Amino acid sequence: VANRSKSHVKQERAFVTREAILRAAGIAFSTLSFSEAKLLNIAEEAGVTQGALYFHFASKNDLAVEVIKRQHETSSVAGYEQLKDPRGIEGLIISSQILAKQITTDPIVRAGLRLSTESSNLFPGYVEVPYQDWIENCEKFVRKGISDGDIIDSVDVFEVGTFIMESFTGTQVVSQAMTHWADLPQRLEQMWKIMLPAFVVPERKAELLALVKSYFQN
Amino acid sequence: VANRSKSHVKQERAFVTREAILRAAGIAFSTLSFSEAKLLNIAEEAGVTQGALYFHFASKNDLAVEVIKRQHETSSVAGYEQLKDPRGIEGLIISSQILAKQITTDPIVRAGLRLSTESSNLFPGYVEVPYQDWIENCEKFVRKGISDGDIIDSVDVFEVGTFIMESFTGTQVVSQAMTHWADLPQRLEQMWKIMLPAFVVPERKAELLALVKSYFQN
Amino acid sequence: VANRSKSHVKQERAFVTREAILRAAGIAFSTLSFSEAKLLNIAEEAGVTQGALYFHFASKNDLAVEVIKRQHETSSVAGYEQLKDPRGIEGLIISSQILAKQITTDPIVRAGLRLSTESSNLFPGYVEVPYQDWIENCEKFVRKGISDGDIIDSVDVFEVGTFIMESFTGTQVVSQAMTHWADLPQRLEQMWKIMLPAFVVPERKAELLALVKSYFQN
Amino acid sequence: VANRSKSHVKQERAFVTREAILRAAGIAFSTLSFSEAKLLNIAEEAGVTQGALYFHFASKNDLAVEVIKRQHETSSVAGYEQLKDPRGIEGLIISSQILAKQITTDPIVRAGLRLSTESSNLFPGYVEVPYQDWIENCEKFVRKGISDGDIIDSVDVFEVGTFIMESFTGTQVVSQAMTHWADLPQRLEQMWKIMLPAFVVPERKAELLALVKSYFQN
DNA sequence: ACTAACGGGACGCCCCGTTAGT
DNA sequence: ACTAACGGGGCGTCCCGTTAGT
Repeated sequence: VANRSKSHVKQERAFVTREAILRAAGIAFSTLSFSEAKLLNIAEEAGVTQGALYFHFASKNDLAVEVIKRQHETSSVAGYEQLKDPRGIEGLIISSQILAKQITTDPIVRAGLRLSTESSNLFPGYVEVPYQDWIENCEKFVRKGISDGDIIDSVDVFEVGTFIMESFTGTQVVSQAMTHWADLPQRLEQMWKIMLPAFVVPERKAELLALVKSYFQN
Repeated sequence: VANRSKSHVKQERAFVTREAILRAAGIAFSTLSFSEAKLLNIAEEAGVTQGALYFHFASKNDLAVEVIKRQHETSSVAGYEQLKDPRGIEGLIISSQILAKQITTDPIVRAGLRLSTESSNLFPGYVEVPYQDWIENCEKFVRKGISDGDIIDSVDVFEVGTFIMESFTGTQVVSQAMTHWADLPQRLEQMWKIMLPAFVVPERKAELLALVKSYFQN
Repeated sequence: VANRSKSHVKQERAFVTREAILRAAGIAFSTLSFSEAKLLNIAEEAGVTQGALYFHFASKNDLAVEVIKRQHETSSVAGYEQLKDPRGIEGLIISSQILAKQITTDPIVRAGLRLSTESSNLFPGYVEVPYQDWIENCEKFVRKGISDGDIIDSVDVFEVGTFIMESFTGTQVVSQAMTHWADLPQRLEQMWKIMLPAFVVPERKAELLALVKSYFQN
Repeated sequence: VANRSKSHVKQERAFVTREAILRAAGIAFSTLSFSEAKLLNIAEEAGVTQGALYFHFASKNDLAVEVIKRQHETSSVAGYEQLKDPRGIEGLIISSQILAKQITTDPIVRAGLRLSTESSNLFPGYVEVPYQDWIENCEKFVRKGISDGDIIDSVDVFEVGTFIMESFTGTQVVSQAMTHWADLPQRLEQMWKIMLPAFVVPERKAELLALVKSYFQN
């Protein structure tokens, strides 16, 4: 739910159009590259004029930045929410599943991802942050996993966290390229299946694999 | 006869210009997205006029396709060459190192990668192919690795091959985002370090890790 | 009754805002050309919203016209006031000094001048009027100067009046171009110094030159 | 005649269109203010497309600067040519007449004048130069006039030169405002008639006035 | 054969003046 | 009096033929 606390008077309509524009921008920027996406199309998709668009967003760049921010908000929740869970590994797996869900269902998330990876030069500073965040989150999960006795305690927390994040990223990129994210859940399931043995203690392997299976086959 | 020799001279010069344009396009398309890259700049970078550019390439699109093809050629060699090597795992590791080298040093490779991932809609069919190729190559390497006794023989060859390719992709993407590929070798080294235990037989682990180290720290 | 007092309050506030807008418009139109000046900036400078601006002025054009009128009011006073003075030449000199003061200190005067000269097509009829007015005023002053015995009685009253007005105009334009009106008083002093001998009776020359000096070196 | 020495190959056509655009720009910028003038109209008037216009001039600003330069070239010739004349005052009068002719007949001259006066902020440095140039020219003429015995030798050369330039400017501005330069020759004739007695030696007055008459009534 | 100069349309983004709704 | 939205272009400029030189 977006924050509308800053609303003053009759911002109801404004809020609606703003959301519509953001939604349309999400569709556009997730399908096309930044320069390929045209403001006119976004406005049309949102059912507003370019003038209205300009009222809400000062420029195309500004609009894209807003999309990135929104995506970051949305995705961050997935991780932070799961970090409250007492179990480490399980939280990590669930996070990846939630993220996958967001990517496959929410155009804004896809748009934010795409914008911040491929147009990094236009939005300096917005690229590294999400990756950094996720590496840190993964680290925390791994640390919890170790104290849970799920993860081998001799591993380098940072290295494993980074690796998990990179593998997730790669899986998502490849899934996008090959099936436009249609098979992302299956790919993630396989990813965990291969990856878990790399750092999970042998005794917990079977149980965790079953867990992965159940999560990605809902 | 005189005509032919003259034409040869001309063809020589034409070849040079063509290569210069391709090189300039590589720089442009690796730095900018397809629509952000401007033909004028490419022409200037190549030291030719736009007219010359259009003499060699029918359109901007055509130029990009040519870059993609060139990249595919370049990168394919890495894999096919290594497949002749009798050792499976080692070929895989070397391939990843060669690819990394190409990515960090050859703009055309970067350009081809970028074009085929982010402007897939403009070059339909060019996206899936490279991934597919690499998955197949990985499978072959894994199969060799199993018969070498390096890889656990119970693994699913396809799944492991896919996973390796995805992790490599993810590592490359993250490296690009965070350091513009500057730390790709280190990241790959760590990738292998974490990943190998997932499917390598325990007895070969130590040796292979040493091998990885030596390859990425030249 | 209660209604009226409340309305008075509102009218007071309305008057203040209106003046603020007019002042801001003066600054804008004196610095920029009509089309270069933006309503949004004027509104911001005045500390009101564009909506408020449109409450007071029907259009940008209307606002400009109002500025021109205000300037005309302001400047006219200078001449008419001095015409009450019994001495002709002296009134003329003082008028020129007052006008100079207005130009250098009052943005609205500058704005009105600029608007009515350079955007004459947008405000038809507003260009000639001020010049015409001033020519007539000058004529009256010259006529008084003749009957005072200050001005050679053989001169053509209209021609001399016109010439004075033109020279003043030119001096002002050049001063604007070269120092943004900073040296207008000095330039006017020199103007009178050179110009007076052209139509003043020789006996009065010295006295009038002293007078000019005192007026422009306050 | 414009300089086409920098032409390389087949610039004949280019030269023609360039001149056409400059001419059209002259018409536009002399009639409208810089921002009121639209590139599309200029292109249409010149019989070319906006694309062609962009080929010759990088921007609207650039086009305007080119107009100003051209005007400066044109007008400068008037003064420098006359400075070769042995007679001072006469050269001055003729110069003013030539300038008047240029203003009334050549749109580019009018455009340059208008642009450099009213949009000075957009073309910094281009405003003061012409005035400065003309003041210097006037000074030279006055100095020659003194040695010719035409001008009273006690006058301040700089002050008189400045005054002449300012009066000319004012006359031109007023003529523009009131009749769109239609009566500029008559106004200049009257200007000289009133102004000459201010600094010309009495014995030469009659002759010079006759000369003025003949020059402005051709 | 190959190159360079030149010109042509076509939008895209920006943003501006202005009007409804409250 | 203010927030929100509307149309309507303007400028920039891009990608691309076409014509003329070498």
